[in-house]
Amino acid sequence: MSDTTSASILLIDDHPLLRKGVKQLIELDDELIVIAEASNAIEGIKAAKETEPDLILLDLNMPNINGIETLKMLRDEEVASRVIVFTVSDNEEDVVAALKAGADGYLLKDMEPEELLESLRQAALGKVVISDKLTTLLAQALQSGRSSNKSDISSLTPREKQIIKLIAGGLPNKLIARKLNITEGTVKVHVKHLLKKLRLRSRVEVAVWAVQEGLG
Amino acid sequence: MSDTTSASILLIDDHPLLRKGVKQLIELDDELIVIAEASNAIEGIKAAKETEPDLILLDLNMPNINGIETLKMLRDEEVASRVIVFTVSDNEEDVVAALKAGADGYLLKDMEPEELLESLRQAALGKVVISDKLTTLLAQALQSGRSSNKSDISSLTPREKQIIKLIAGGLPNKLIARKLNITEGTVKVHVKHLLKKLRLRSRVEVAVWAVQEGLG
DNA sequence: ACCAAAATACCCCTTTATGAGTACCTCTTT
DNA sequence: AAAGAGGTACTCATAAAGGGGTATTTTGGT
Repeated sequence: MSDTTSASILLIDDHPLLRKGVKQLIELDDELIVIAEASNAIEGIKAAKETEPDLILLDLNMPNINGIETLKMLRDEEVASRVIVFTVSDNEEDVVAALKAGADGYLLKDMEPEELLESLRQAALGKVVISDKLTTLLAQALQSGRSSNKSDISSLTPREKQIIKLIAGGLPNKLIARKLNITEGTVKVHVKHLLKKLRLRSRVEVAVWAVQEGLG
Repeated sequence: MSDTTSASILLIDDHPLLRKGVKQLIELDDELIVIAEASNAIEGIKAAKETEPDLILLDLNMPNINGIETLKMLRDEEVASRVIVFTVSDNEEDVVAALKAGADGYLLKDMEPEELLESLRQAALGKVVISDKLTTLLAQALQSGRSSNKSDISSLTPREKQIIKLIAGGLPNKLIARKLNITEGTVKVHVKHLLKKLRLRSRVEVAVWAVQEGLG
């Protein structure tokens, strides 16, 4: 079984030796493969756009453009890859900033190799992975501060909220269009916009989110 | 606005005069169009498979094969159209039998024309439409008897339940495949089966149902 | 009158999802 | 041994969804 292709990974880190080590580690795992490397933000973004990896392992401490900025630039460039921040910093501000900027994971470089591989496998499956060491820290940050990383319904237009409820009702775009008396193409535009605003990846995620949020 | 195509309707009724009247009524409405007619079950099923209408208006009292049987045959033939039973019978058994057999609506022939059109428009949008007269009757039937019309999780295999939870987690088939270490094709097979068993029309409906059911 | 946001509609294209069919393998039950 | 259920893996096909872009119209506020 399993001829599913393995998850492709792009490494962005300014330390060649560390890249080499991580690459060797990763390639011990059949489910993971390093398809590109970069030593700075510019190269990294270029490589990300060219190779469209499943995952991007991103260092925070890089010269010129740091990891958070790189992350934002990747998002601006509409790179669809999941971005896992991989750094030595267990500083709360860094963690929170990375997650607020849309990181899909935050792993520390002092992890056990086997744990790192497991985390990457989980990340490739869509899970947000955070080093165990950071969970307590994160919980506190969320308690004290505003959550704010949650998808925010307030940024949505009335039409978008309306369409979310219909998606949560299970309706396909065609029926939403009929119901609202607009074309399917227009519905798609609204869906596209709301997916981006909510940082969600599909209408299924929208539906689940809406139901859990008590809409619909 | 609204160049969305109108909802197509197939009429199945053994009374030519009634078909004629209904057709004339329906064609007063821009959003609805009669694309085929049939005077018995066999013709009706044939027409349904050929024209794949959005809605099928189905009479219950027909010679040889009655409406309920016709409905079951339509389901067996994998006709995707929404089937609205349209009859004079306000008998509780008929209503319950029709809905248990998978009818998407149950309308009485003595409805006001304008109400009928409105009901058909709603049905085309995916709503289950029931004549107002029947709601009380239905409520009683549901209280006394078993609900049973609800999608039943007990008919699912363990693998299917597992996949439902993953769908409710927002995962696309590809990630589900990786997580379960099977091919995407196999995931699709499971999804296909579970959609049929649960009488749902898309993975979005599955996700919503699962979340509301407390799964995932 | 002007501006900006929202809504509409369309183009292009790629990726996902769904539906139907066949096939093979492994268990369990009869 | 035969039959059935469940799981896996294909094929081929169509439908739906998603992401990029441009452009027009509507609407509310200054």
